[in-house]
Amino acid sequence: MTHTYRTHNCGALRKTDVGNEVRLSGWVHRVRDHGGLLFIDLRDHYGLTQCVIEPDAEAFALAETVRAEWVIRIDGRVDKRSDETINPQMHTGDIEVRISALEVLSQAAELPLPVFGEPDYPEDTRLKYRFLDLRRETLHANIVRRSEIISAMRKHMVEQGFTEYQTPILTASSPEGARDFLVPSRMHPGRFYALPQAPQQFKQLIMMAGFDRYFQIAPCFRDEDARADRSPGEFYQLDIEMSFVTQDDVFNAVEPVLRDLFTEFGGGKPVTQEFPRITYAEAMRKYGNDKPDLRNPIEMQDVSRHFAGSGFKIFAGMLEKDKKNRVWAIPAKTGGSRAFCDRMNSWAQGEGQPGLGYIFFRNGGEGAGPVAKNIGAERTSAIREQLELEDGDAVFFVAGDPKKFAEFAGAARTRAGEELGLVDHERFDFCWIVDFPMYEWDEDNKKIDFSHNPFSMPQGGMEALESMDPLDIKGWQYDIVCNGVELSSGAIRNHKPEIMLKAFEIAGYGPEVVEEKFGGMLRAMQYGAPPHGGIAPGVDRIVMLLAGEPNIREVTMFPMNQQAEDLLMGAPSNVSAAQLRELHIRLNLPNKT
RNA sequence: GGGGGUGUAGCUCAGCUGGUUAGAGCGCUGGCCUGUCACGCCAGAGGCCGCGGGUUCGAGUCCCGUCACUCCCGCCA
Repeated sequence: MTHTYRTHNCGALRKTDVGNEVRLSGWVHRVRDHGGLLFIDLRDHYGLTQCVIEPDAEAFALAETVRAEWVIRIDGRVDKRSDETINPQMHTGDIEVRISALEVLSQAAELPLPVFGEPDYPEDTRLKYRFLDLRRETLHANIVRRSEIISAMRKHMVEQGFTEYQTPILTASSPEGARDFLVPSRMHPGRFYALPQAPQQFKQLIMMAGFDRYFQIAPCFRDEDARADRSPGEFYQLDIEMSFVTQDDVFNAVEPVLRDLFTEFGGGKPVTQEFPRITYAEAMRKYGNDKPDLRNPIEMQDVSRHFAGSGFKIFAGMLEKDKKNRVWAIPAKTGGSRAFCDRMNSWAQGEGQPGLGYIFFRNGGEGAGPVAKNIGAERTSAIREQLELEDGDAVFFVAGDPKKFAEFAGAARTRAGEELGLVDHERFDFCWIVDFPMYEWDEDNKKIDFSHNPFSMPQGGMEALESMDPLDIKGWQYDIVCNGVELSSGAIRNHKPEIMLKAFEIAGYGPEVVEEKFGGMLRAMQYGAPPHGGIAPGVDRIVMLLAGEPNIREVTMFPMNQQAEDLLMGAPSNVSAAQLRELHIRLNLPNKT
């Protein structure tokens, strides 16, 4: 007895099936009507099969009526294609199915979004008709790949002795960090749950509860504005926590997982075998960025000494005025043309900078450009020597307080590398960024605040907190960066209540605040907390990198738009007065003019 | 919250210094076509030029405002 819908899927048939009677069901991908001969490419999740029918066939009249994306079932015989008509680009290209019977299972209205050929369509149309968008080959494959990657993550984690535990979705609002999504409590009028920004406290409590080596593909919710690489609202982390570990133990557990994942799913692109460890300070100095793209070979250098007391009065004056001020050089191999340097300069001005000083080296090795003229041949060649530049290269200069210009210098480095084609896009370059500062100066509130995670262990422990300038204290905090994308953040946690209280005190939070906001965790620390630490690689960003997509919505099945709306489901939506009443909520909407 | 970009047919886009009836390709509909696989050929339908106001004899085009989408900044412990 033949199955109601299919004996094979649309990607299954091969030469070896020739002669067999088969039944296929799927979507009409494409119709090619030659009048006397009609081709239907039938598509399902598994593939595409060419089906053919001629006018003398009983089902021909019906076959002529089918349109793109109708769902049909066909019966037919598998025929070998003649040599000239074999299509080597299709898995099923050696055969075709000669239709003997056809049933329309479901019709499709005229498409607001064509599936075949996947032409570019506006994103709001794609989101509103996501079910059609998801039929398209690229997105469909991305989503399948995402699933495979997550499967592999689980497999690697379990193999390394980790166990997956679930943590609550409805939890308490936490005072630090991002804006929470709130869920009103029906049973407790005026009180709210919050969706977790990450299972941070839970995973630490799991360690304190005596479990070890936890992981979870954890949903995280933050009510912050979207970016290309950041969904509004929700995203997933491969959340990891381990007990009795040092930073090295965490690195040794996580590094192979990512390396193997990228090797397996990275399409053959080379993957960093041993992730270099770069301190935060070094990353800022060399790359002007705490998530450097190491595929870009440019490394910045301090060249202040060549400008001190030089004829280039602007820089010389800055160096004189404040000894914090420095001059950094951005060497640009192959950038030695006036056209390129001018382009960089006007880009810098477009960024709101006064400009970008440069020297470029033409044939004969003489440095050209206004800076070279001002500092003279000797200093110019000293700079050239320090940076190991050759004829045809250029160098750009940024001066002032590095704290203020580092970010711009980093952007200039990125731009020069991209414009000159120095960045090798066919690689996955990983690194660890370590030794993040524990605190930073909050200019808005004129106070010291946590720069990263308030639960991190400060390097040097209690002694450091008591004796050092807070801004000099480093935390056991680390990031994993790949190709300029921050993939993970983690830390060795603080497991001692007295250090926690002191750390918060430095950031201006008294013990009563800690008790109120983190009472559960503080209590857990007082009853035997193991030293522990962990990390949380961003699943969406990993998939994005592996799929080679610049946008997180291309690896998300049902994403929201930038305004945090789900155009398919219509979220967020209005709710009934009765629902609000039950939740003891009265709306107080902003006036819209 | 702020800044940039975009907005003309279902889609991608053209439309000059303001000047008759706003175009092309794809898609759609109909017709023809027996070997296509981005099938081909012919014909046709399809437009509040995002919306509102202003300047002008005259606005797709210039000005102001507004809305939508997107990218970025802020934000994201």
